[in-house]
Amino acid sequence: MYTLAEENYLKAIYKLSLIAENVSTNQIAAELATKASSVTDMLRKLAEKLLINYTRYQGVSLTQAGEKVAVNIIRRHRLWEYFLVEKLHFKWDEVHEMAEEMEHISSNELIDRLDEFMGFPSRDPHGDPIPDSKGNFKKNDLKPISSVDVNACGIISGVRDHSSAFLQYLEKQGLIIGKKITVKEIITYDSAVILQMDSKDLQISRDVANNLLIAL
Amino acid sequence: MYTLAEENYLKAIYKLSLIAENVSTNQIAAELATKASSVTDMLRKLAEKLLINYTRYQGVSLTQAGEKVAVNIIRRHRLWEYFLVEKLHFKWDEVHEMAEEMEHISSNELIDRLDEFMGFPSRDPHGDPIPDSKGNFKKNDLKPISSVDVNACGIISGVRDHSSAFLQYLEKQGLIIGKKITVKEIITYDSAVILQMDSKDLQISRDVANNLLIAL
DNA sequence: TAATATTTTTAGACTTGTCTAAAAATACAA
DNA sequence: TTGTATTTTTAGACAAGTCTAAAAATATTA
Ligand SMILES: [Mn+2]
Ligand SMILES: [Mn+2]
Ligand SMILES: [Mn+2]
Ligand SMILES: [Mn+2]
Repeated sequence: MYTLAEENYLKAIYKLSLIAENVSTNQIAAELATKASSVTDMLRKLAEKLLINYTRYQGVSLTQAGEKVAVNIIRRHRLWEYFLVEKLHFKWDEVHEMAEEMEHISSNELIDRLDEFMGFPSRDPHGDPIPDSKGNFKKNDLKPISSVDVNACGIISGVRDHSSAFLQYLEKQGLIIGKKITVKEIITYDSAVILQMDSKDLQISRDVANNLLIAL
Repeated sequence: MYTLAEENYLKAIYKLSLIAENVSTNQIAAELATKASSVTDMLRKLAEKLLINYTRYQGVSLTQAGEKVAVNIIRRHRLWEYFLVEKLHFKWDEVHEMAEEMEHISSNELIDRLDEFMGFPSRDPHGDPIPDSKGNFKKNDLKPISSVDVNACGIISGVRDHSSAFLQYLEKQGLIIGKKITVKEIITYDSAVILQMDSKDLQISRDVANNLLIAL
């Protein structure tokens, strides 16, 4: 239906739209590690196909049709990640690149059967919600640890940084999804956070606190 | 590692090599539903990369390197087909097109884990042997029904035509893999074959007998 | 063996998606 | 508000893969 490049652009625009309403050419170029001029070319094509709203120099947003395509790609990505972790026993830091390829397998019947095979999981291995076959899913209501108050208590439920380096660090510290933690102290000097977990104390940096999400 | 187009050409050349040692430009063009001139262009690239032996006007054969790539693609194709039928409960006539896309997912670690997950199956849903992770597999020793003698008895074990139409016809007649049949009579006039199966008689045309394989 | 038919290759063009360099538009700041 | 910095678009080129039309090589047949 859509080319690999088109799908990747739509996904990138969708992701950037979660932060700011309107997405700029340079933001898309950075997200896809390409050049602004290439982005402009593709934006004209996507606008032509009514997948984005685009006026020169004004940035873009997805149309309803474009958003539907993007959400479907995200559904595929997250279901394949779930499959790789739950069925093939890959670690959560190993699956993203494979899913980047698998998300472009076009059959929706396949993805719906995969969903059923796995029991309709609601979140992927990184805590991100998986859209259902109609594209419905709850927006993430998780909060970065850096944004909660001292004495707050919650369950580790997601990450904002999906890099291997970060995920491996978390695993090593035992900071995995499902763990209950309490924020004991926030150091004013460098915004480091001291957590209590399994009745032990653990200090994490501001960067880590920013990228680790909890459900209160 | 290799582009989608390169992989598809190598697979096509491999398939045609099973029939005749040397493969012609026109044969490849027919197999891939493309034009001879396009094939020539690609043959130069593949020869450049040492994946095929090619001299102008003389046809091509795979090098060892090329054969290794081709067998690996076939391994992926057949394992995904097995997955789709055994785990996602697709019918054997529904899986080929999906597998055509999935065979290009590049991770070998993924395919090895998929293989393990399914218990290292030896044949795909159409009876074709699945190469192991080193590329070893038994060449098909199956015979078309049209080539065996009257009173021969065997197990339906594979097909030569993988089209939906043929597979659906077989299913409807109950001619599925694993069934035991006996060749009762071969009609001299049109080479139709009368089979005995489940102690009932069943007539199939020469075309069907040509494309249905049994293990004696 | 010479003429003809078929196959294969070359030449040149097109599409998709990318790039660099330069021009145009917009944003920011004195 | 005018000049400068930044962002975005345009212009032109390139690589991969495909096509049509024509030329070259090979095969067939009289
Ligand atoms: Mn991912
Ligand atoms: Mn994920
Ligand atoms: Mn197949
Ligand atoms: Mn098959």
